[in-house]
Amino acid sequence: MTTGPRFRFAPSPTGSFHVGGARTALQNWALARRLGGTFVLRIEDTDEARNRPEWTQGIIDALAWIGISADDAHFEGPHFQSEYADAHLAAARRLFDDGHAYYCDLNGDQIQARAQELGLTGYDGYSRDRGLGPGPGHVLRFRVPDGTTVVDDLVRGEVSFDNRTIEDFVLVRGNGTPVFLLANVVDDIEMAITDVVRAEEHLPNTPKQQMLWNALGHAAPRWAHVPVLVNEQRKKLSKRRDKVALEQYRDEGYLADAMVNYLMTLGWTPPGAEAAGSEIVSWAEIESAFRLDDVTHSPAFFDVKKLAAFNGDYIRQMPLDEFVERAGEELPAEWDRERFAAIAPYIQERLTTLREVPEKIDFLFWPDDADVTYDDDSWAKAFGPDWAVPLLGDVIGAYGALGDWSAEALKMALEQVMAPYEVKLGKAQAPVRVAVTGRSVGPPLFESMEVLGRTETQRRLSSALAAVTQSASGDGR
RNA sequence: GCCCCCAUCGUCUAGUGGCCUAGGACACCACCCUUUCAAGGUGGCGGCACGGGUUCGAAUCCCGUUGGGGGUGCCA
Repeated sequence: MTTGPRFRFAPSPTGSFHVGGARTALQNWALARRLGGTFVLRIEDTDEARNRPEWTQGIIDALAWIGISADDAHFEGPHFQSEYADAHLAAARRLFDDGHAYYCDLNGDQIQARAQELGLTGYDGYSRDRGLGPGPGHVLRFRVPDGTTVVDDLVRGEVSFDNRTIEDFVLVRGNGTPVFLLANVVDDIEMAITDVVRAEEHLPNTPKQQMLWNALGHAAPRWAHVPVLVNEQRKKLSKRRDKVALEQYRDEGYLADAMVNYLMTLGWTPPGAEAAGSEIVSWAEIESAFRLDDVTHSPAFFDVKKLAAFNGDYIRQMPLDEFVERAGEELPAEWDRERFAAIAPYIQERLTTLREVPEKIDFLFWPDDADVTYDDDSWAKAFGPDWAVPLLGDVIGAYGALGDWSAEALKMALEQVMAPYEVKLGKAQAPVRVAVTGRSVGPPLFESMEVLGRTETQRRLSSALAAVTQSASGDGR
């Protein structure tokens, strides 16, 4: 039995896990760990989700990916609401018995008509003293007390609400089922939650929840409302128009560590980051330093470019063998792993995501004797200069005479060959590169040729020479 | 409509009344390095929304304006 604070993270399953949710989960997780508390995962039990267990599993998997494991968490789902359904109704009954709630038989149209007549915007408390009991079509409403409700928020300070601006809200529907607000509060009470850290969008509903906690005889938990994540239009990130699924970033080759690090820098800066000149920090540092007091108050734009920069950084930091293993997962099954391992060190520092690996080195895995597909622009640029063709011929000759087929030897041979043409290595390697890889950019050339092997390299060099000679002789392209 | 929140470079932020000639990161630009592309190094561009106060002194405190966002349901 832990005595520390109990944080809860309560996502609703929707088929994908929102990056904003991931950030909130991480903040709760960091706090729970540092304070020796408990991280309670409570997945909402909606009808839709009940028919799609994979949605719930998706949340668990996504959390596991960013280092929050159900084993360490207090896991309460799925079908959570049904588990506590009796408690919801019992609480409603208690509220009614204690006079904190009353029944009302007005329907939506009637409420609207009254509001219009009285010049109000919502429900006017018509049934407060009519002494109605439960019955078909009767909703249970909370009797909002006079006065002011002050929400003491750990990131925003005291926020006060005039209770006159809060109408007597519904607790139980006309069909006898409790609404989410009530269920949520009762669940929190049942699970002895002490700290609620969630997105700012919930702040306006907090006074209602706080009044419910109090009416049910409990002190409200500590509240903390962290800023929302927004898109470039400064609107809350939405599943419909923005790329928000954590799983998608995972599938695109982003690393969990980079994602976690980046997410935590939204609304918060690790202490020491400025002095270090870097915002790249380990989870251990984050966990020991994260404070709600230090969280920003304004919304943050989720910038994929910065995420990508973090990701590239993390990829470069990886030990080589780990990189080979993880990048290897992105490769087609038939690609030779040993060959990949040989070239891996040269592409590790040229990536922003793991997903980009295959396209950078595909030329090493084309079947032998396959025609090379040349990129038109690269070809034109490489063979534009008049020295290009003769140089390529010389290279083929020199490489044919080469004893040691190593990157070092290949480089030296080219340097010798290019000397009479008075061009620099940067220029001279271009036609060779295009001939061998089909493109003008790629991993280091000589290392690539070493890995490719003598036979295939020479074959590509020769067929490129044949192609360029043919086109120069007037056959067109 | 009503209520609530927010406001520092393009973006994320540091800043809690003098240390600010406003610092860092990402992006961008230039140069260096260089085997293309990256990476790395150096430098540069660029910001306290506006108007009033308070104070010897304001990015920092107060008020207002403007702008943005969120909430407001017998949805969750």
